[in-house]
Amino acid sequence: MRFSNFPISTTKETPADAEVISHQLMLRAGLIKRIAAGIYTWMPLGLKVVRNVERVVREEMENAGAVEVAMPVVQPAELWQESGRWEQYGPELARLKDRHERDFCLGPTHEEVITELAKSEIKSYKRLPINYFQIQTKFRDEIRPRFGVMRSREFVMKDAYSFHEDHASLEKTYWRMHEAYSTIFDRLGLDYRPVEADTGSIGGSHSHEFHVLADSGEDDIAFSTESDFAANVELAEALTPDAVPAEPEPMTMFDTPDTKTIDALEKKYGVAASASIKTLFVEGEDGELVALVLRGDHQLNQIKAEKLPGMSQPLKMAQEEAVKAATGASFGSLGPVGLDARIVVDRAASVLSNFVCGANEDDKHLRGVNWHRDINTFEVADLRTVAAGDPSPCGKGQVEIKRGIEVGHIFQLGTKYSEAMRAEVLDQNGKSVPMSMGCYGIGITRIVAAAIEQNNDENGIIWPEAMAPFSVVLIPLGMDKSENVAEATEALYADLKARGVNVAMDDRKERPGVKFADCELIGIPLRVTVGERSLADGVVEIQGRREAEATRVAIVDAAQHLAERVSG
RNA sequence: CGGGGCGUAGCGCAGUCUGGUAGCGCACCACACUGGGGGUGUGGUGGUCGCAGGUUCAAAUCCUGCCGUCCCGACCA
Repeated sequence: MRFSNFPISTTKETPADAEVISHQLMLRAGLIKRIAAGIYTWMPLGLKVVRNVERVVREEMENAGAVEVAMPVVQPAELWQESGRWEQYGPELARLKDRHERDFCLGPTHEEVITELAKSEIKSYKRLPINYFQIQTKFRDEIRPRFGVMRSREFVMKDAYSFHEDHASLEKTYWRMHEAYSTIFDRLGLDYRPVEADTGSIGGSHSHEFHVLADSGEDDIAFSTESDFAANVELAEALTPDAVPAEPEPMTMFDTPDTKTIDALEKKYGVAASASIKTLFVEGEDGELVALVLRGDHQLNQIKAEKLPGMSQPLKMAQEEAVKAATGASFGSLGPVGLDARIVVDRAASVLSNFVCGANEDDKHLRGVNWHRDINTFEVADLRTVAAGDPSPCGKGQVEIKRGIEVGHIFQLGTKYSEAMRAEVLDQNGKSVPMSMGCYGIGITRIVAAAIEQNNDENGIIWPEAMAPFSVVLIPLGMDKSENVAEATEALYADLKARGVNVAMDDRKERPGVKFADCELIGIPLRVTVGERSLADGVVEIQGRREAEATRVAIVDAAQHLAERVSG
């Protein structure tokens, strides 16, 4: 590719609304252009990167035995009504009507369509297992699109759906996908971790997320300091801490005017947050109040709470008026003592003795409170989000928390959709059984942003080789003036192309500084400078994007040298 | 959905308080110089000042409504 014939639309200035580095660099390098909130055009240079990611993903999916299909973006409401998600999904599902006033939606994912396909296509266990995948544009009307293509409304995703006659077969494909994903992210040159995850709104039993580690990530991942354990903090189990029960003190009430928070309690009365508890009220499935009790310094994990039997989904915090009517006290003075409601206590809170809590009387708290003696009926559950320094759920080491960008997610769906949509096959006994399903996603366009978050410096993007729009860029200096330079560059360009190297030549009539700056900003891994000065010695200068100094290589060896570096 | 900010040339911004000829930098075009790290000079192109209504002799500027966009919040008792 010649840059004289390829739009390099870089800018020096960063658009004001780009917050994270990848978004800034993608705009500055001219990879994407915003057309509306969360909706972008991929420019020629950016599209090359997207295609490279797609290529690696496609190859590894095929290696793992998946077959490619292309499903529609616009999907009929009937399918979504059948699965129950037309009502469940909420405003994130972009709905539209056709000219006949029939309901449709823009596919945010494709379980319904694929299940319908498998249902009509597969009648016998003999055709199982099968794993269909597609690489396709999705639309989710995100509440808050941000960070460019990291969380956009329209995005490209690879999604795959496998079908099985039983769970054992699903399990096998699931781990095959786990392996394929690892290969994909290895090939793409990303620093990533597979992480145990919540199954979320899609539902199902077992799940791993693949996260690219980066500070700008939107998820918190809990790691063990001593093992391979990694889990989304949404899911990571908080163990019961060891605690020696103290000699019970008498329970006494004390005045706490204008003390609405644990923080205030700590500052004004010297009560350690870890020696106090807080009581939160949520609505159960029948709308009745449920008290959730946590240690003052701990955080409620909504996902864990939601999974308790009898809870509303999604979890609904109770209104203050309702709480006041039930307890007689306002937020800030609530506690479990004398409460006539279901009480669920977090493990860590349940091993406290002589703790402080609200008295269910405004501006008053109790101290010296003890479980069993002062509160008789309660359940104990894992309710809180793990924090750094907690013992690791795996039993070894401590929890360490890092930020991650979710770029892949694999689920075992089981029979959730096949049952709802009656996607059944005849098994060996001639009996009709719902197929077991797995589902496996990779955010293609998000990977592009995630790769930049991980690979950049003050001069711009540094593409991993597999993603780079070009592997090598030739920079001729004074090409229009010097015939030597022009000839040498053209010859090298032709040689590299003949060797199958993805090479570009910056033959624009720009000053050298502009060319150097541009090729660094757009992140080309290898740069070859061809100028009169070095040509006089029969050499060209080759510099890796991460290298501080160029290497002089004889012009006759340059093509060979470059071809080896690209492939190796 | 709640709170806040912003909307003036492709991009980054000033001008708005205090109404009176729409500006600057980058980018773009032309020419000249320059020619191994975003170079210099001269001359140019480009704007219904987000939209609609109102006040006024006069509105980018004041008033009302709407739209777009960004940030924060929706997790605490």
